[in-house]
Amino acid sequence: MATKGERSRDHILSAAKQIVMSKGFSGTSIDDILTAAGVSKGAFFHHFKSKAHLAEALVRWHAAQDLQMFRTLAAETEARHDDPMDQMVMFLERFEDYIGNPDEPSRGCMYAVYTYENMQFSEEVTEFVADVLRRWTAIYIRKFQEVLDLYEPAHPVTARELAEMIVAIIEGGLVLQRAYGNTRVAARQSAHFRNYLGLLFPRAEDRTRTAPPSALVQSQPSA
Amino acid sequence: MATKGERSRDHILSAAKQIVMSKGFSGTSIDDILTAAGVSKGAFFHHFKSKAHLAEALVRWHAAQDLQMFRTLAAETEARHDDPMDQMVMFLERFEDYIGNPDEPSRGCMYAVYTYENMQFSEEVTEFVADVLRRWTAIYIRKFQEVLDLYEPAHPVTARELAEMIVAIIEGGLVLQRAYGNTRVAARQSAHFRNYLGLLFPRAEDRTRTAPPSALVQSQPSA
DNA sequence: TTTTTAACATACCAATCAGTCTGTTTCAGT
DNA sequence: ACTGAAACAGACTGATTGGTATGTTAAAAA
Repeated sequence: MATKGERSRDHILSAAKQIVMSKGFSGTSIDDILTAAGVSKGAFFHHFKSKAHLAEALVRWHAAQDLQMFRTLAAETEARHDDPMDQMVMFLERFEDYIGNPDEPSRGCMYAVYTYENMQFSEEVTEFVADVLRRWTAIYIRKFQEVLDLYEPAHPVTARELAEMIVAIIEGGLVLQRAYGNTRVAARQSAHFRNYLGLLFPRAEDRTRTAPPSALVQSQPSA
Repeated sequence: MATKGERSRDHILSAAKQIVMSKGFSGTSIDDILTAAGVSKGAFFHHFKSKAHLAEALVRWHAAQDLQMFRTLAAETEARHDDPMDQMVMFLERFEDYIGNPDEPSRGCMYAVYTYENMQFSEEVTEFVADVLRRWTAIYIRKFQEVLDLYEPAHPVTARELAEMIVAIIEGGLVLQRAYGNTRVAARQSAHFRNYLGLLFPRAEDRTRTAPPSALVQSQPSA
């Protein structure tokens, strides 16, 4: 079990995340976080040397949860299907359930928050955020490459292009979703992207498919 | 000609825009703007009652430029082509030239900045930003509807879906572009979306097309 | 049990913040 | 030339900011 200190640190990070996702990083004062987390200034600065250190810890903490969820989802779809196209479709469906879940409204993407305030952060943090997005894209690239190795696309396309497209669609969908105040733009657009994939890989579409839609996701919003 | 006061106001707005696009709104202090614009505090508060008033004036000012550019581009492509599909393709190509122009590196979308800091702004401003994005989408919707009225899509799709998709792709592309530090993600993804359109409307693709690629854009980045 | 260190708590501080106040200059209308 | 208002300039202020200094408590190691 985690030590008391670790739990307390997580508690602060969790509160910080909520506020940062609603007010941005510069817009969030340390006092805001103290109030929300119900801890003292001493406690905060015991765990984080400065606001800049919090920034780094927060995004790393979030990325760890986020990538783990992502990989769990990927592993699960791979266990369920052999065909890479089936895996991809199921993955996207699951992700849509997750991101469109009205119970835990997705307030957008933390990486986007950091990206649009990147002058506030050290180069290290900025580079880390870019790296997470690259890693995220890389997972898609691998999967799309498997699809391309198996099926002929209806027009020439690279795995990277497709990976970047779905990532961009999700990121953009989250922006719109947040701007409009929580509709389901991101999930809808992901579904539309699946239709595009169907058109792009008609051979893969011809086969029968078994994709039981079910919601089974635990943790944080992402994107 | 604009009065001295108007020019000075524009000067402040222009400086504010640059800084806000690089540090975010909360991360931008009024003193930052004063220094960048080379004006005094008295001057600033003569033109803007408060920082909140600046926020509103800034986004309205930007939206005016932005939508005008957008509509000019639309009018131009409509003058050049009769077919709505040709118009759409040419429009996207021009927009790609514009947004991928390395001379005036596009630092992202101001509406996204506002959206990800929306708790800082009045409901009026938040609603305005949502409205601009809706208006922006609406222009695409009209055009895609014309395409759909003329050509049968290869799979069922609505004008709204397509409009939302290209807007999301651009928004998301700008996030990635900024995260990675100025590659040409947004333009590349827009081009990919054009390929998708080609697949979706094969009839429209069959005809010969004349789309002279040329750069001809004047003003601000957008998106 | 003692000792040491992690985990807090709180008063305080200098810097920065948005915003004000009191002027001065510029300029258009008469 | 005169007047009034718009367009500034700059010193000042109170509140908030990130951060520190000093102390206390809890818990693990000796």
